[in-house]
Order: sequence, then C-alpha cells, then structure tokens
Amino acid sequence: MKKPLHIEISEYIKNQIISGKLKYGDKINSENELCEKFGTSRMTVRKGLTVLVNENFIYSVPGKGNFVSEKISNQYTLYFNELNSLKSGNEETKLLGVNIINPPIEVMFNLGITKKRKVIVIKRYSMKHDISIVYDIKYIPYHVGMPIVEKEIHYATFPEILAKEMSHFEIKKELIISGENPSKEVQKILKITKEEPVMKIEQKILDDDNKPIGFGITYFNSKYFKLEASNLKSYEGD
Amino acid sequence: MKKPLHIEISEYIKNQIISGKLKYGDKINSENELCEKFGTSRMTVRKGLTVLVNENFIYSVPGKGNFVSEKISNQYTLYFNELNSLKSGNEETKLLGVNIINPPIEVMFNLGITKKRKVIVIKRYSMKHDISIVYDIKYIPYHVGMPIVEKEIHYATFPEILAKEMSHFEIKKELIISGENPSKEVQKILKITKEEPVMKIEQKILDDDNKPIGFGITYFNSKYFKLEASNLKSYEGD
DNA sequence: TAGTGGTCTAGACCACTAG
DNA sequence: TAGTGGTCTAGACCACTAG
Repeated sequence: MKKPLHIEISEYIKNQIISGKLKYGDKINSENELCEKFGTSRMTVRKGLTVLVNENFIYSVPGKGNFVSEKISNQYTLYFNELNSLKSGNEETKLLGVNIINPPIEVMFNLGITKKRKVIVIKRYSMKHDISIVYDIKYIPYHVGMPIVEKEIHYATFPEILAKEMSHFEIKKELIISGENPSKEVQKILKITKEEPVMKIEQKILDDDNKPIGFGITYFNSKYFKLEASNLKSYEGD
Repeated sequence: MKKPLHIEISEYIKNQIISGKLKYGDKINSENELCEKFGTSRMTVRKGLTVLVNENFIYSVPGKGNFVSEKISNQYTLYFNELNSLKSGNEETKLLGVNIINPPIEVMFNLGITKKRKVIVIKRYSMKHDISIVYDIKYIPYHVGMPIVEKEIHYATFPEILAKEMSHFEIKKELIISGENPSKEVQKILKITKEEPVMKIEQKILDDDNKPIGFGITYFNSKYFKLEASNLKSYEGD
C-alpha cells in the first residue's frame, strides 16, 4: 500500500506541528515551496493542505500563506440517545402511554405554540436489572392525520420519529443538561426519593427555519447513569 | 460576489438531498455526468463533492459512485470551559489554594498513579453577583521543577495549564457528567444544603499514549448552571 | 468491456498582500 | 512588483465494479 502523495504532504506538515517545530501562528511552507520539495504539482499539495484545514490544524490567508491554528479548544463530542444510553444492552424499554393533551406551560414555551394547539405526549421508561433508570417524555405538536406508528414510538429515538415527517437532513438538535431534584412523577417512575438527584436532559428538535418541531425531557437516575463526552470526533457515532 | 463553480455544484447536490429528491442510499449523478451538466472539469466537480463528503452528506464507493449518507445521528457538540461557563462575563474567579498532597483514591485511580506519587491540587471557585456557582478542583501529577505560574493557575483552563508541558496538539480530553448531592466541602463552597443537587463534571486529560496527565472535577450549582450542546458544529468555539 | 471514483500533472488567470 | 493562496482546465493512468 503506497501512500498517496497528498497524504504524505499532510502528514509531513502535521508532524512539524505535533513535534513542536511549528507553533501557533507560524507560517508553514508556501504551496510552491511544497511543490518543489515533493516534486509535485500545486493541486496535489493543495489536496494535502485541505485535509489539514478541515481538521483545523491550519488555516489559510489568501495573499499571505497558510498558518498553524490554535488547537486548544473547549469543544467536545457527546453522544446522546435517550433510549439506548445504557449501552450494555440489558435494558428494556417500556411505553407508558401516548396521549393528546393541552400543552403544559414549559412545553408551550419550548415548542413556541399557544395553549390552543394540542400536543402528542409519549412517555417511556427504561429499566435495567429491574431498576428504572430512564424516564423519557416527548412532546410533538399534533396535527390531524399524523401517522403515529406504535412500533416506532416504542423503539425509535426522537429524531427518528420526527424524520418521517420531513427530510431528515438539516435537523437541528439542541440539548440542555442539568441536575435537579425529582418531581413527584419522576420519583414514582424512577422509584427514588426527593433527595436523590436526577440528571435532566431537555432535547429540542428544530426544522430548517428554527421552528421547534419536537421537545423532549429525559430524566436519568444519577446513581446509575453518567453522560460522557470527548474531543475525539468520529463520524457515524451510533 | 460570484459563487465559485464547485460551491454551486455542492449546493446543487445538497438541495437534491434536502428537498427529498435524493434519499439515503441513492446514487447521485456520476462525476462525469456532473462535468457535462455544469460544463466543467472533473477536478472542479470533485472539489464540490469533497465538501459534501466532509459534511457527511455523501460517501463514495470507488468503482460504483457517490451515495447519499444516513444523516440521523446521536452526535452533539458541547462546549465546556470550567472557568468561563457563565458566559455573561460578570463572574469572578477566585483561587482557593494550591497544594502538593498525597492523592486521594479517586485521583490515584483517574491519574493511574500510586499513592507514592505526589500531586498538585488547584482549587478555584467562581462567583456571579455574590453567588458561588462553580467549584473547580484540578489534580496534576507532581514532578520536581514543575513551572507553576500563579497567573496561569488563576485564569487558565485545564488544557491551557497543561499545554505548557507538551505539544498542545493531540491532547485527548474526556468528560463525565453526572448529578449528585454535594459533599460537605462542596456544600460549604457553593453555600448550599445537602439536598440541593450539583452537576459534577469530571475532566480527564490524556497524552498521546493515553496516559492521564491531568484530572479535574468541576461542581456546578444546578440552580444556576445548565450545560448546552447542539448538533451544529462550529470551528473555534471559544 | 464500459463506467466509476482516486490520484496526479502542468499549466492558466485571478485577487490579494506587502515591501 | 514578486509572492501568495483560490479557482479552474483538459488531459492522463490507475484499480475497481458489474454486466
């Protein structure tokens, strides 16, 4: 397996950065210098540099050159799947009920709707070894003729449920994570006392125009569940 | 501002996907078809497609063609800065103390060290409008001659503190987020009772060989702080 | 065998930068 | 004015796919 030349070029620059030879703000070799050094054409050099630009190792300033980026960042990648968070696979998801109701205030606010608009509520919870760990509530603005498929509701994640109604591209998802003492309802489902804290994750799904199309709240028993995040990105993280 | 041709090509494909004309698994026009359609050369077409590959809209199968990706994912981007989480800027960070101690068990475990190895502890907290919101503790394995700069300890984030010791590239960072009842120490600093839950964020910094080089715990008063994440990526999220 | 994407060449013209 | 990166062309050869 011979490495393509453009990969060799990007690794050459990357090594200069990792080894410390090049530091933040430094100018790297110009494209023409790299062409000469590797005996190749500019298109090949540029292909190698594009990789580094995408990985945020370098940035380019037209007319001046390519420069090393500041790499320290506060950015992490987090995976959140409200049903499958307990990765072991021993868990069991139960559907508590599906109803059409008048929206509570919190839901009106988060979905940007008035109290006249009915919403569908889906309540589910997950157990593992007979311990209730997750309680999940979803709210979706109701409109007549909405196809609600039992199997989906039972096993699908929120984006999956909503994807049926729209192109599944360009969905915006937001999470708000907090800790709180459980309400009576949550205490009952998770079988905990008021003093045992839960992690609350609010999930908002927005369409292309930033209009909310779904709002969910997931409560986790803090004793049995922790969220994890890291700065290593992987594509298709399911 | 005339748009570059390769951008027009990538937007053309993107629109086909967003509008639903192309769905998951569908084959998009071949590169040669796109060349003809846009009256351009293959390199330009490929440049347009590369953008879509990087954004995970399409993937290519050599010998067959380019295909639309599955876009639903559970991946979110989270920004975490233990000192600057209270974005408003009204907050004030105070240094409680720096000490060299024998590591507690939790720290030994997370740093992968024995009890013989001393660690540096840095304790800081942040207030906003006279309310303590964040209590932050950092542990770093001690070695002689370690340059500890007062100003850095006071104001720098964990990766920044550690970056001095190594190339700041290729740092791996992991977060574990949970909810819990505060210990006596945390109660005192955050001025809360045992019943008021805190959000606990453990931060582990690893070097290239996955060896821990720093461990931190940040406690947030849940009443005043929530973590946010979304699926929109932005580079340089500071 | 015809078509596909992957790599690469050797040029070109452009706007911009900085002395 | 010389050098830089941004865009684009019109080719080439390759390995792979699938009928």
